[in-house]
Amino acid sequence: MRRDIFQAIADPTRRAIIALIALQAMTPNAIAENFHTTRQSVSKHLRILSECELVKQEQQGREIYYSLEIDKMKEIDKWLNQFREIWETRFSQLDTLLSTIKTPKK
Amino acid sequence: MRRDIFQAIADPTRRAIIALIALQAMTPNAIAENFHTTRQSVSKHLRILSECELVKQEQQGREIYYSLEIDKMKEIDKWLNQFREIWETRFSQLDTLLSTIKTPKK
DNA sequence: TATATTTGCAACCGAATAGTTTCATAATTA
DNA sequence: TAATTATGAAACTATTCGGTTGCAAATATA
Repeated sequence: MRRDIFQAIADPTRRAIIALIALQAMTPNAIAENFHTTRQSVSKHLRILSECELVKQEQQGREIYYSLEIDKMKEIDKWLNQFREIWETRFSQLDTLLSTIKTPKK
Repeated sequence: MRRDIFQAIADPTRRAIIALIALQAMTPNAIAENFHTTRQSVSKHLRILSECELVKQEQQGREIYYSLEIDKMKEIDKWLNQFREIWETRFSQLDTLLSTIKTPKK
């Protein structure tokens, strides 16, 4: 059973859940109200998100509030870094090219 | 058939392929040599990556060179932006807290 | 032209995935 | 205490996924 952050964000419902609880902690019931799916299905998504430590939970009476472990999201950013270097280089090359073109011939 | 960039990068082999061809265009055969899998399996991965426009191909005789569409990678970065705002806020809050602690009491 | 090389695609298989239904547990409320 | 509410987990299903094997097409080479 593969369980990493990239597999976790592959599902569109999970991405929506992540975006939702990024702003404020929510209970599974409250989260489910935002989607066309059952509470149980949301519960399963939350379990997957918990397993890769993307969310944390806080029990309050019989309710459980789920919120995003924002630090974990940085791992995606970190993976992107290797490509960021490339696209910034390409951009600056394009930039150089454009400014060369714009330079009026004397 | 779901086919978006997030589903594309969910697979570790595909992430490795992406990293590989980010540096230089490569043929399917050459790519496959880097993994413990068959050429056909790599071919399937390349098809998935092509379908969501993450790679482009250039035919050269009977060989096909695959390379990364680096711009497409920015979509992940764009999705991360909504969270970046949050984690930067948290960081600056922590920063403020730390500097408050460090401030010598008069 | 005959052979070898590079490649994509279809068929198949076992495992994983997302979702539903049902049930058990724990906390709250009447 | 009895009923209600909030939740997780188990069992089941249809679909998708990643991989392999086998084959066909196109290009290059002998």
